[in-house]
Amino acid sequence: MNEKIFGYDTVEAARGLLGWYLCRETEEGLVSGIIVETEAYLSEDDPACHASRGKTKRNAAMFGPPLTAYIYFIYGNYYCFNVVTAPEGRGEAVLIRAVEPVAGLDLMQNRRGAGCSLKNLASGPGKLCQAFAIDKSLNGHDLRRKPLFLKDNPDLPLNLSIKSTPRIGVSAAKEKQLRFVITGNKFLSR
DNA sequence: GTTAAGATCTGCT
DNA sequence: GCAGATCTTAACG
Repeated sequence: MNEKIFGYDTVEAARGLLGWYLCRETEEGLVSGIIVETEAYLSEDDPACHASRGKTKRNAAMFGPPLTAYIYFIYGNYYCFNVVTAPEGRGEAVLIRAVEPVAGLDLMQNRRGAGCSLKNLASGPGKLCQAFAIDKSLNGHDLRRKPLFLKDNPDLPLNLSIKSTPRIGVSAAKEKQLRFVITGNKFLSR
């Protein structure tokens, strides 16, 4: 696996993660998808980042080494899944907002509810975590290992078109262009 | 101990 | 298109 994009700059890693596979193994089987939408949360000059007011019990995983999972619970119902990509101790992360389903479609459909359309399976942070059965027990997990891991995509086109936009759902630092999407992909959250 | 706000989704109008 | 559900976390008294 090409880990060169990690451990340096969070924005570069957020762009670099587009097109990668996210894989999840459970007793029920394997599900996987291609990452099509990410957001960067920085430690400096970024009030929207959970780590902007220092280290707490909740965001401790954000300060871990690269390829650590940071998972938190929000709005009483949903989890959000982040990848730590900065050097240990910085407190930055990349939020995975949407994936394009690849394997284990029936399993995702079961978890998300029968009759759920393909493009509605994982097109949003909360939906993604439901489809991949991601919860707090995976907080701090090493994403190089099972049962939840990342994999680069050797078939990724070199001319992949990436667009940056303002982040979604944040009230602070609205002007920052820290959301990255694969242009024209059908499985974006919007 | 209490309170206010949040990196969302779904269902109804 | 919009408001409500629902609960964990952190800040404050």
